Amino acid sequence: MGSGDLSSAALPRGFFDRPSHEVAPELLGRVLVHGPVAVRLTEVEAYGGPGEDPAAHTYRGKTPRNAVMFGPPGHLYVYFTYGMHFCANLVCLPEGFGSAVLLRGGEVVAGLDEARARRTSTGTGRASTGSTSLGSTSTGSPSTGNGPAASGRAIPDRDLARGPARLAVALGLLREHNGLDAIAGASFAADRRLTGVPHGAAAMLEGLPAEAESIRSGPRTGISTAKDTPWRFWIDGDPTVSPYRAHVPRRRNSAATSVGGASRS
DNA sequence: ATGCAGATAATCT
DNA sequence: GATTATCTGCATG
Repeated sequence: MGSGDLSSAALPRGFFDRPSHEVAPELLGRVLVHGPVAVRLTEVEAYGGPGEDPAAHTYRGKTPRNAVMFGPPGHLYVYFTYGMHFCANLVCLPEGFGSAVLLRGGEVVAGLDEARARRTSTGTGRASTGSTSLGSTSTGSPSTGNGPAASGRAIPDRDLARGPARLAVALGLLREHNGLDAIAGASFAADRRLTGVPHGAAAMLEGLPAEAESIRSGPRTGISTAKDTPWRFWIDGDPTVSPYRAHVPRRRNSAATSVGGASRS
């Protein structure tokens, strides 16, 4: 562990024992390892505690889902949303305080093939939208030969972990990893670099922190409240940062409206 | 390049 | 029963 280009030192637990909006910008450029895959973080969002942040899962107190956020810092909070996606956070502040940093985007720096396979296969993240049965018969694929044609088009490397749900898929983080300690696993990586982290363990490495000049901040993505709190942080110009999207209220299914008759156009 | 609609289930009121 | 810290495919310019 002496002189490596890639810094493999582990972040100490105390790094996360601070308010999430202080931790978030300092996470940029750092590396999260889970099994064979490692991601260099380029975009994150901070979420505060009960009563102080209407957009946070902990705003209304502790529940079975967000219990991990009230636990000790440095652990992963993984939650399921939109019926099909997982998102990963890193818990901040000591036990009893519920806050975390959502990991929104990053660059895959190790385990590229594994990450691509996870994004391509229909495991949890990607759902092939039907149309599989028909079509393939006859004529076959035009540009065949030896390309990766089988599953349609290839995913660009920059998109492997761009977006919170994509990042979780690339790292192989699922419901069962909720509560996983990202500090304990770091001892493996400190000795063996990116390849030494056992499958099922996680490691948060120092990496090469982003320079302060390249860090930008702005409102968080996809939330309906606290739109003016600039707790989204990203590395300016990095291609793996997801595009900002304002919250768009989903139009309810007209069939569910029931009585009342007030039909809004 | 940008925009919309659909999918799908846990969580909370 | 409504909402959600989202992604993808297909549509248009």
